Amino acid sequence: MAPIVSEEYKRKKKKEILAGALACFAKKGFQAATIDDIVAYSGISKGAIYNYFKSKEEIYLELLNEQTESANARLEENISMLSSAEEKLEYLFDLYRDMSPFSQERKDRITVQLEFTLHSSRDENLNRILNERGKKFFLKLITDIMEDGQIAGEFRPDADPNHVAGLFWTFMDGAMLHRAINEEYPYRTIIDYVKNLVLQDLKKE
Amino acid sequence: MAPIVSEEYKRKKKKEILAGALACFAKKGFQAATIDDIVAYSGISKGAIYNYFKSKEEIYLELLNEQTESANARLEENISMLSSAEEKLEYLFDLYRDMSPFSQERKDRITVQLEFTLHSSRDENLNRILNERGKKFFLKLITDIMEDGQIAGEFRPDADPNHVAGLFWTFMDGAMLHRAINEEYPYRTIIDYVKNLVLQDLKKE
Amino acid sequence: MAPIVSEEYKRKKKKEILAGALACFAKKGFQAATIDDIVAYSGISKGAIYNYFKSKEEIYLELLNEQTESANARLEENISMLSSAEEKLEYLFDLYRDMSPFSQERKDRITVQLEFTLHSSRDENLNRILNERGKKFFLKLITDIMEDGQIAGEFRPDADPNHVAGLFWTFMDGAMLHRAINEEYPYRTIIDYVKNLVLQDLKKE
Amino acid sequence: MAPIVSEEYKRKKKKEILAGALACFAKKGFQAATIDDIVAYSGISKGAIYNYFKSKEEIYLELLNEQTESANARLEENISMLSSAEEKLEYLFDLYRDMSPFSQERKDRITVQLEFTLHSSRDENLNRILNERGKKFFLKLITDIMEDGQIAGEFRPDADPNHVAGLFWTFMDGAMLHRAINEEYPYRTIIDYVKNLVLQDLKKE
DNA sequence: GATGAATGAGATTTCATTCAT
DNA sequence: AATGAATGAAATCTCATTCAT
Repeated sequence: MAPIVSEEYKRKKKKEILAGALACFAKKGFQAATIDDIVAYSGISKGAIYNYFKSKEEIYLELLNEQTESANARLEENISMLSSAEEKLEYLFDLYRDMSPFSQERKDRITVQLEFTLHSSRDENLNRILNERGKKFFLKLITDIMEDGQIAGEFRPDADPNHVAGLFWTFMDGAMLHRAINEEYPYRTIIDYVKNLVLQDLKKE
Repeated sequence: MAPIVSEEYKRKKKKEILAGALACFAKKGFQAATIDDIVAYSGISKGAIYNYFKSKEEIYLELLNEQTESANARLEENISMLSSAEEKLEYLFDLYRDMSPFSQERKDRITVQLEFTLHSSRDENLNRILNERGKKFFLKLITDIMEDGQIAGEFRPDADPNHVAGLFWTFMDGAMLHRAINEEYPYRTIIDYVKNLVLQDLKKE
Repeated sequence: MAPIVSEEYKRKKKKEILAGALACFAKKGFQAATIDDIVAYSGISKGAIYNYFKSKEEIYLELLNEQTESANARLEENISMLSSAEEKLEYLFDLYRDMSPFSQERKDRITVQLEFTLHSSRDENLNRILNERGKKFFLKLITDIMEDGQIAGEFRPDADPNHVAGLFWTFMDGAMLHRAINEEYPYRTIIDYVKNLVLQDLKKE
Repeated sequence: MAPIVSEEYKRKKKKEILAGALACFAKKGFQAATIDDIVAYSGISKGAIYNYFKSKEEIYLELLNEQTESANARLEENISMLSSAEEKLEYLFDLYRDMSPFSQERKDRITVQLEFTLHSSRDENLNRILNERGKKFFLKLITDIMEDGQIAGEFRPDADPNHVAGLFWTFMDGAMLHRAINEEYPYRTIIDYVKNLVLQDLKKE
């Protein structure tokens, strides 16, 4: 007999639960948000939620996964059509710059994302996975651009790609943090400032 | 009933409780840490804790206060003896750079501090207080240096002190975040890199 | 809606469900076994199970029925071909004795059977039914033999058939209980011991 | 500082909880009785119960312990003052015989005790412990008497003490089971019947 | 008739806070 | 003031039963 509901349906349902959970985590924080909150928010019954996820922890892990993956996919796609390394780097700065003005939803997402990251730092295993993924996806995104730029002679050859990559994400995480907690933080201007500092440095001979 | 113990005694007791609480929050996170954990860590009884603090929330707020204040006092004191703006700015960069290698305790403190900040972003009132304090203490620390440096002709006059200050703290928070979650993050090198970028930019004519 | 499947089919399906349920009850106990366990064991879907049984309780009652009936049918059939009362009584002792060594499945059945009996003692109605059935089937089995034996002069006439019957089942239930919970219990030897005591007593003049 | 409450107080409280739990288990069965039942029955709050016991399972284990221990203590004490082996054995039979007529409370206790025993058979570890304890306390009680009786020439020397002991408990458990589930079971008469069979057998030359 | 996803009452357990000693 | 036992609201999770497909 055919399965009662399609895989498609199940995927959609999972998405709905995750969306509701994310909204709740955003509004209250991961620990403070309760399953009942998620029920109220998503309109999906408690039992149903537990049909799709073994525990609240699992929901959190799945969200963690989902966020990194979708962020990464978005970034890689957008970059692939540009040709010069400088354009690519500039594009990344501009991409993050142009997120502002932040919608409440984006602010919430960022807050949750940062909370997730900090929370994960207490679980050795999780921490390792996140760091590996960070290295593989986010750092690599920049180091690849750097290496291309150095081969093409766009960037000075003695710049360490890893340090530039580290600087980029250090700075972006800091900027998003400040923007999330402070309405008046001059997010766009500061990103442009850093972009100029970095690009000028890389193009020095 | 007239107080039987001295103010001094009370202050000491509060300190002990706060120290235990910080350790718990660091190890487990604010929400996950229980009053019983604090009892276990501080060696002070549950009832006594409630004699000194109205609630777990209040302990958390007091810790928040304590941290910013002590950090700020430390910074201002250390800076006051330096004379040139460049030295002061460099000193600040070096101060944060030389925090590394992080002790477990410092890592814990930073994690908690960041969690506090994020958590606070959900409470409008708290958020306002934190931002004002940030402006008054941390941003001002840098803008004062910037203005001195510009008056003294050390820094180019068209640099916006607010932006430099914003950049500094954005970057430091980002760096501490990354260092807290990633053992292999090249914290010192990246701070030096940024220090050079910023100082060279400010000293440009 | 007119029934679409044969009675035969239905009976078979019910049997399958009951077999799965018995296995689950045996492994986990009646309360602890879930409908999902029965689904897993029987391979029959949850919905289908509820097509055949109104509730988990009903499954349990049906199993109870089934067990007593089949046990009784087996006993009566086997006994009917023997002629002397002594042979019959001896046959019953031997029948139970030769159940050992117990297969895991038989041990499970016995455990469940005993649990059922105890559980039933809390439901007045159920308790009455079980006791009546016990009297009608199990006690009667022995009292009939006793009476035949007394009429035939095999057994001493002043033995009370009811007491002998009571002793027999008291003892058998105790022996099965001990055997079910204790691998090392000398089941066969003890049954033989009791058989001899009882038969010698009955054959005394 | 002195402890807030005495050890005596704590012990008393634990006893109260256990008494309430036993009553609930007796009334509804171990699995079916809820913590809320125990709260309602004992008048002790849910939180307090969890201050004394880690889990419902632990309450059950403690009860199990308590029952065997107290039963054993009672038996040994009562027997120690008798001198001949025959008297002792007879005393044990009479002790169990004279439990009847059973109070509702005793019936409940017995039902729970048997349920516990059956339930424990599913946990290998627990099962081992119970069997060892059974061997050490209950079987030994009888085998010791038997050996004394054989040395003193009261009992025939070729009777196997282990088998007599097994028979005794097999029979007593069976009798209590039947008595617990059947009001009309001729408990006293059957025990006397068995007592006579056994004693006569043992005294045969 | 069969399926298994959905439901939600109810179970166990936790924990911030209170309060008698 | 200090203690830690008591409280009970609230959290997480389970599972018998229903019902749309």
